[in-house]
Amino acid sequence: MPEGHSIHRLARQLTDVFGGQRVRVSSPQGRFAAGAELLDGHVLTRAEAVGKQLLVRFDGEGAGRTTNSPAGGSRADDADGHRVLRIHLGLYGAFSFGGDASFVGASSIGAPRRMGEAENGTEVGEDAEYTGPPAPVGAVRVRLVSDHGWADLRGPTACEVITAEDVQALREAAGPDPLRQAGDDERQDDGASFSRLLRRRGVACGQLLMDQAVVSGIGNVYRAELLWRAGIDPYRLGKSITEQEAADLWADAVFLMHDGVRLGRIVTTQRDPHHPVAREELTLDTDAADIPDEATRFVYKHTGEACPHCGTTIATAVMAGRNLYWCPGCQH
DNA sequence: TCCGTATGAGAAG
DNA sequence: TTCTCCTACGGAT
Repeated sequence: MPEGHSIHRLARQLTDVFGGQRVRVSSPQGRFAAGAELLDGHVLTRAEAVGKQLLVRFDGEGAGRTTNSPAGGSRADDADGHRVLRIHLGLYGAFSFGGDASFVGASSIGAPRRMGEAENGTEVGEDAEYTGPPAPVGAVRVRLVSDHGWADLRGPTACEVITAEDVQALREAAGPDPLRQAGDDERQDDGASFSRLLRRRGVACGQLLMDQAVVSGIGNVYRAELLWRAGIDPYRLGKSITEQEAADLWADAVFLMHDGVRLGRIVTTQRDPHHPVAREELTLDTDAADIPDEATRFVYKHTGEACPHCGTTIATAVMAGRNLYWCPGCQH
């Protein structure tokens, strides 16, 4: 159940373990059978996150397969003959991985996590004597298999082979992504465009932070925690947010989400030495690797508890169909 | 066995 | 705003 940090991790992991390799693609469940056939036997070149969307790129040189797929009318490969698998995990889509030691060793995510500690979609299991993928369990939409390991995808909201035009449209529709900064090969996102998109609308800022056209990758947890850390009432309209507040929100999102990528889970109680937040005295300086789950956030799912900042009872309400958590006492 | 829940998003009304 | 889809899991029945 991912916010943007999970998708960036997954993209990195898929590239690490499958990049440059010819991959068998199948759909044990059957619902992606046609798409799997388009990709099967191609080389997986790299995976990339665009906000919460995962784009997995395959080259056009198949294992003797037809490159023209009349089914559906439109060609699925772009001008270079590349094909792109678009995955959106939705609320409960998840990947699981397994393979031999070299497969696990290639993973930037590393060894399997303890049960209960794993964030969906990022665990890697090392099979003692890898002889191929296990029999599929449950509804496996897509299975990727290389010589050294496998990946299963279950429950995605979206899973389809798309065109180069589709990819372009996706990029243009996506709001600035706090996880895409200078040094990435794509465009550099910054706080200025976020500020402009946030501050021009008369819509609750708590709703705008979840709007992927305003900012990419933020979900329900980061939404609640960012606003608490900033001391901003989620019901305040976007146009009432000051430039400074928008800049601070962006800086904090950059920090927290990068930390989410590093840790493999959302931890919002960390201190950013470069951009202190309003509740600086309450943030922690620890490494955060072993913090129990309930201590990794200030307000998300802390309904009824005392606000760590002012002692007011943490409230919950439904905003745009999602549970919102905030402190009515100190978020203004 | 059923029910509720979940870090999402698009369509319908 | 409400509904719908995608799936797994834990707890109640």
